[in-house]
Formats: sequence, C-alpha cells, structure tokens
Amino acid sequence: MISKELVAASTKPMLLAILAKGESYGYAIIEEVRDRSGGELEWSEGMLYPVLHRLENEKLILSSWKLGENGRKRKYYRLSAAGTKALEVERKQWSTIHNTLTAIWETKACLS
Amino acid sequence: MISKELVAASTKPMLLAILAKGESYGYAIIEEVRDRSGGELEWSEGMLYPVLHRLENEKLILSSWKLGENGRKRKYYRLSAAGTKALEVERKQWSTIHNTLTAIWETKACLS
DNA sequence: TGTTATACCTAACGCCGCTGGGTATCATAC
DNA sequence: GTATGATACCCAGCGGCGTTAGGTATAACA
Repeated sequence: MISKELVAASTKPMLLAILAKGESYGYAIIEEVRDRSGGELEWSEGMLYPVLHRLENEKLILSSWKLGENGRKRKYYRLSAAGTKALEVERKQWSTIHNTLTAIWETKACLS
Repeated sequence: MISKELVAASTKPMLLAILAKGESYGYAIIEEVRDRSGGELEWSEGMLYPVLHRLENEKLILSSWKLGENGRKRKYYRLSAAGTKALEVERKQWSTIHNTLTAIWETKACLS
C-alpha cells in the first residue's frame, strides 16, 4: 500500500506520461497503472476522475467522447501542447527530489 | 519551485533519512535540505515543525533539549527503532513509484 | 432476468503543507 | 545601549486533494 502523499505526488506526472504515449480513457488508465506497477498501484475511480477533470480545466489535457470497439461510450483524453510542457516540468521536479533523496540515503550508507 | 504534492510526499522520507545519519535540530535540518538539493528545496519552519511533532507523536523520532555550541537551546531529534523501520518502508514505496514512473517515461521515449 | 464488468460521476471528510503570524536569545553594528 | 538580523522554537487558519462511499447507465453473460 502506497502512502496517500506519494500517490498525490505521482498522480499528475504519471497521468501526463501515460497520455503522452497516446489518448486513453479512465478505465483503461487505471488498468495500465496497475499493470505498469506490477499490481502495487491501484488507482480508484473516485481519485482519478476528479484529477482528469482538474487537468482538463487547466488545459493540460483535452477530452472527446467516442464509441469504443465494444460499443460503449468512452471519454478519451489526450495531451495538449501545454500538457507536454507540464510533463517536462513534472519530470524535472521529480528528478530534483529523487536525486536529493538518494544523495542523503547514500551518505547514510557510507557512514554505516 | 517544487510542487506542494511532491514536497508533501518527500518530507517524511527525507527527514527520516537525515536523522538516520545522526541527531539534528530544526534549523540545521532546513539548512541541510537546502544544501543537499543545491538550493532547489527550501523548507519553511511552519512546515517543518508540525512534521517533527507529528513524527515524534508517531514515536518514529525522539527529542531532547540540549545546549548548542553557540549557547542556544536546541531541540535535538534522533531516530527511534520504529523510525528506522519506517525509513525502509518509505524507501521501498518511493522506489516502487519511481520505477513505475520511469518505466512509463521510457516507453514514451521508445515510441517517439 | 439478474449479475458482472465496463464506464462515468459526485459529496463529505480528513489530512497536511502553506501563509502569516508570535516569542525569545545572541551577535553585530551604529 | 539599542536597533537589526540570525538563530530557534511554536501555532492558527486556509485550501487543495485523495479517500470513502456512494450513484447512474449500458453491454455481456448466465
């Protein structure tokens, strides 16, 4: 079980990264996250949909209703130009924190 | 400027990691974080102290008042046994998310 | 016909960092 | 000697966001 804070921090960059590979929709995104994390990450719908709406509101992603192969209506999301830029910002921020964290961890390893 | 969510997610593991290297106190911790991150991370006191109190409440860290070399009273914190375990849990969770994120990012790189 | 999977949405709650304060001591400068 | 800045601690109120726990609707299957 991943802590709430980590989920909060990783949701936006992960979503943007997934949509950067091509358009997708809510249900499929939840499955992809589960697969990619080897089952460690289990996003809930109640968490994902508000995030999608928020990102759309921020103009980082765009949506359009389409009919899936199974005859069901799906709301497909894709990255906007601003979303692509935002993804890069997210990646840099993540790297900054990750590097700082590993630097401290490695220092500990040296002393112990 | 690092996003609020990322700060929230990294505060606890970073604090535990710093104290794992030896006891320290609020003001010095803020400086260490600033140095370690190359100035990218700037913790505020209003953010740090409540976190320290919370971690102490969770028995992950222990505190004791001491007199610093400069004649000032300082509240020194150190890791408890439970805190050491918690640090390992935090590290694992961080790795899980980091690996998932980089996996998705690399996939994107392959397709583009 | 009813149950499961798909697919979307929302309201109330709680946690937690952020902002913007406050208090006190010590060193330095004027 | 007194003002300023650095050190060092603390707290209240606010807002954002995941969580929990619901709801609606359609297609497939039994």
